[in-house]
Amino acid sequence: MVDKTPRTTRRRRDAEATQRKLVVAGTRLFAERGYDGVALSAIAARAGVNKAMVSYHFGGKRKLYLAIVTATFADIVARAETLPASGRPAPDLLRELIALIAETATRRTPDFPAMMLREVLAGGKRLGSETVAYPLRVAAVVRRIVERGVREGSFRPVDPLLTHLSLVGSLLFFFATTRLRERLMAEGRLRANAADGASYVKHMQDLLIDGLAARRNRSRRAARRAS
Amino acid sequence: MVDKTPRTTRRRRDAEATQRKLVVAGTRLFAERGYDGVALSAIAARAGVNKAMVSYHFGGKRKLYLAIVTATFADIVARAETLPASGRPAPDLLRELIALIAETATRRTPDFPAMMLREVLAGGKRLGSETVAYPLRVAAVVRRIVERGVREGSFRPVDPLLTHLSLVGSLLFFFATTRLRERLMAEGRLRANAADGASYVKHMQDLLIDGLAARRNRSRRAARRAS
DNA sequence: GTCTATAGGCTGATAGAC
DNA sequence: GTCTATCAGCCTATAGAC
Repeated sequence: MVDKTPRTTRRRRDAEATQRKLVVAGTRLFAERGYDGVALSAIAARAGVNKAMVSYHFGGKRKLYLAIVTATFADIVARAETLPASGRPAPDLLRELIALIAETATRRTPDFPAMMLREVLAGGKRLGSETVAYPLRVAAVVRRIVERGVREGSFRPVDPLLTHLSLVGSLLFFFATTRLRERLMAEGRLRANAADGASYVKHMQDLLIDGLAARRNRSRRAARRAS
Repeated sequence: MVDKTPRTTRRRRDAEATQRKLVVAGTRLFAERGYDGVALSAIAARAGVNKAMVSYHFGGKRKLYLAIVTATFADIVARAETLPASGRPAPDLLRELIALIAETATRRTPDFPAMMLREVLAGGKRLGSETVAYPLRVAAVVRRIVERGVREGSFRPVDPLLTHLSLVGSLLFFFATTRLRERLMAEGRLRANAADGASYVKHMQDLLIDGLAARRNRSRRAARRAS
């Protein structure tokens, strides 16, 4: 069983494995406890490698963190941006965007919501101008969908940016708080039903579609407002 | 101009002033940078007092933090819980709850959204069982309002917990990200209009009321779903 | 009550052996 | 590439002077 792979190739493969393990461990820990809440020794221990490897491969804690955040954000933004290209009706696109974010948050990049919220709370202070732009790119996707819906007459004339904030905010919040809900349910303080991801996705889809829908008869509402 | 107040009284007043200054400075800094991101020296400097005062008056950094979080949460929860007692229609109560959270977040306790989000991201690990219960109490308020609306026929039969999560999540997100939006607007990367608190409150009120409203004619929707 | 001085622990980074 | 050993810096907490 002698490995006949050339030495340099083998080393490169090992190095990539080390980097991958550090990114995986760091993603989880940074999402859970935040940048300042995680020691390099904790990341190295979870990754099963030596903590000196962080400096060697990434050039320090901050650069490892930036690599992780950038990769995590790039994932979801790239997927979201493929959506509005299709010519489907705006309500369908909105439903799909919600499902896409949820799928990313539960399966593909489960630590994305927590990392995103933490960065946004920090005012993007740690991020470069390119990374700070990721939220703007998601906002642009929502804007295109909403504007199409208003044009088509399926949505009432609603502000795209405010719609983006309410949509993304509630989704990030829901998935970032999964751990807390699980704790409360385990302690018997929260009814365990109906708070799973699938139910919430459907809830948000219905809420948004109905809430943004063009109003058929504005009479009652208009009357109340005039009073 | 001799102060004739008894010495002990004067000292007590000074102590309270010191404590208040530490709480004010700590609230702001903890909200901005999180528990691990703030050094006691920074809080003391901002408060204009010596950092040894933290141990003397509060018994350490963690206890100062807990005092701040508890006070901040108690404020909004107490105000929210007065709402459903009034016999007004559910949609009105929902509008008022949204406005109340916004008012708290902008004027009365502007650091509440950030602190709340940070704690919830941490899974409530730092909090005692009493403090962790605060989100549950807000959820209970929303549940009572939603259940009343469903009973009255003004809301469709919607899950109160999911409604709570979408409502509170989007509001906390909006107000906790004000600083980031301001940065992006200052850099000219975000149109500066329409993203103020008042506009968002109105947006969320309309979105929720319309999105939860009992559907007058379900025919079109039901047909699409059956297909 | 407040301040200074300092103890003691932990963190991120790196030099050097392998 | 990886590991061990070590360092300087910053942190929280506290003893003791005022």
